[in-house]
Amino acid sequence: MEPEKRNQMAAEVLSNPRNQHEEIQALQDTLYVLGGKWKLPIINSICNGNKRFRDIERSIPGITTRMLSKELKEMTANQLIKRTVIDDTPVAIEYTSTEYCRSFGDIILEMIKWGKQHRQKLKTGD
Amino acid sequence: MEPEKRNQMAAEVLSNPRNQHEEIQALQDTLYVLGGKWKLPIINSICNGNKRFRDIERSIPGITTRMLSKELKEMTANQLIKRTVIDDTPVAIEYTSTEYCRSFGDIILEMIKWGKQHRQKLKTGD
DNA sequence: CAGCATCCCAGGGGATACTG
DNA sequence: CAGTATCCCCTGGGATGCTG
Repeated sequence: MEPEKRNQMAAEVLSNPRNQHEEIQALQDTLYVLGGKWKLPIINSICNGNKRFRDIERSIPGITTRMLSKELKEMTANQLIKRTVIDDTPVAIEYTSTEYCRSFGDIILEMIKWGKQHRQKLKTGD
Repeated sequence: MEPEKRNQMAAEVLSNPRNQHEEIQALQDTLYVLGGKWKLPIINSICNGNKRFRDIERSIPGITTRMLSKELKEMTANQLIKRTVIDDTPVAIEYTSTEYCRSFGDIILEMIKWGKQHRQKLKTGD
């Protein structure tokens, strides 16, 4: 397809209020699931291989045990992560990512990309 | 480069605490800029061509004039959007996106994509 | 139309201390 | 280590009504 025609189609898609509404709805759904300051950093940390409570905590600047505890509980309930009790002595707890959790990978990647570019811009002088 | 070597490198990058820290920092920076329920939907709406206050308001389910007003003001101050007064009679106001604003495009796209897949999954039965 | 002013509140989130 | 428990605060955000 010629680029011109493609642009025309894109314009039609965007100008269709039905589609716009669907997209904004999808966006708000995602925002709802990821609401709050901590879910994405936690997902990122666990996907990066951090399994232990302390490790996750240390890997996220600013988070408190309280918030981490609350979020981990909620995210476990929502099947975002898996909590495993390892019956060693002493008992160890491990948090691991689920497929559902990893489905946020692209979003996180884009946000990291944006954040890095942002820093770069600040350094090079606005 | 062979895929194997690439994976090895990716593993090294991830296992390097220095990089992990940088990434989580970038992620948190982005989260900070986009904090709250409304900034992304507003950016999306304006990038979709909505210019007038009422149009933007109508395009975002659930938003109140108060929040829209507050966010628009803040986002204008932060150069995220441009506010133009058109000296017609009656006077009209137009909000338009800036380059900075459009730099969130990929993030929004990914979130819309996720939201749509999510809905799809719910429909087909978890 | 494009907002501002008020009132009000839940709950997100911080600090700190404590437990098995 | 892996959390709970309290206390407390702030502010994001809703509802409603009013103005130029």
